[in-house]
Amino acid sequence: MISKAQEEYLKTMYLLKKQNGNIRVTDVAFKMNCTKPSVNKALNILKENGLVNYETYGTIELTDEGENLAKKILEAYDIVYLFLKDVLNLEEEKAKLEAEKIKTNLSDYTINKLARYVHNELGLSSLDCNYDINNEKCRICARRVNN
Amino acid sequence: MISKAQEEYLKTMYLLKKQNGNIRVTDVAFKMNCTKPSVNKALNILKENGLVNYETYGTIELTDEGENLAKKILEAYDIVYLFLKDVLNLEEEKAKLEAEKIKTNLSDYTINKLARYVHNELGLSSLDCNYDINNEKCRICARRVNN
DNA sequence: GTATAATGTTAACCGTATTTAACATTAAGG
DNA sequence: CCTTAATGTTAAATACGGTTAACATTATAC
Repeated sequence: MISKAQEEYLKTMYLLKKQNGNIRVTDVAFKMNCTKPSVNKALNILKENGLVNYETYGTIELTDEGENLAKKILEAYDIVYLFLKDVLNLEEEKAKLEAEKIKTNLSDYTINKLARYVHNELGLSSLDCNYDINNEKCRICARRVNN
Repeated sequence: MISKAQEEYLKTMYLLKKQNGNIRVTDVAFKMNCTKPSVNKALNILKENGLVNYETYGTIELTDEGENLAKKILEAYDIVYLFLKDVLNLEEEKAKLEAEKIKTNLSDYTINKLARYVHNELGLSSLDCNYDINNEKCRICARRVNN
């Protein structure tokens, strides 16, 4: 099990890959507002845990396991974000900030409960919504559809 | 600003004072499942931050500032707990555990929003409920009543 | 009142997550 | 190509939260 700090690095790498097509130490550091050596250390820890493939000075890729974990982390983020924004009616930026703070803390069980609650509250009979979060579909729903 | 870890110590001390009438290193350590030296360190940090009064081998008391902060931390806990237990219908023990994880993360603004939402959902027209949480009234309401 | 048990403190250490400074490698432009 | 700029890596240092082991103080019991 990796720490929450490392999960953050993993999540950021996943998003960068999707956004830019590649993962660079400099970009991760910029996004996470930290230094390159911090990213480098994270990289080694994530590699040791089989979550990324990478060799020194080489390209960085998430393994399947790493990608799945990143998705799970992001799902938790999505559902908390939706709750804050559309149930509590927090302003978008505030909702993003607050969701950031909570995400990796809640158990899967609770996130699931919250997902169901939010989707219900928003009048979506199943978990099959079309919510747009940071230009992506709600990952909870995306998962549902894929399963 | 003290860290979340230190806020936990403060919160525990506040509760012990209320419960036992005094605050002892051993009791804090027991409640927080840590060692006495950890409590001792926290004590010094809290003292430096003006949140507790204490001299070596002396009695421990929260300052007014410390007490106010402890109350604020507990209010956040209460409201998240109520939400998890009675809105999401999490089992009591699970709700406690999960509330523990979130509490110090959310901003005052969000906690307030959540408080209003929860009280509304539970059919309480104002924030004047009689919720019983760990043998105490909901601290959000208690505050309201006192104001 | 003194021996002993309980409690509290200190010092030295560990692990994690950071940083800065220096260095190595790779990429890009002329 | 080869120089230089950008990028990536390493090593050493700092900060924080915690531990164990040893010690000091206080409280309790006889």
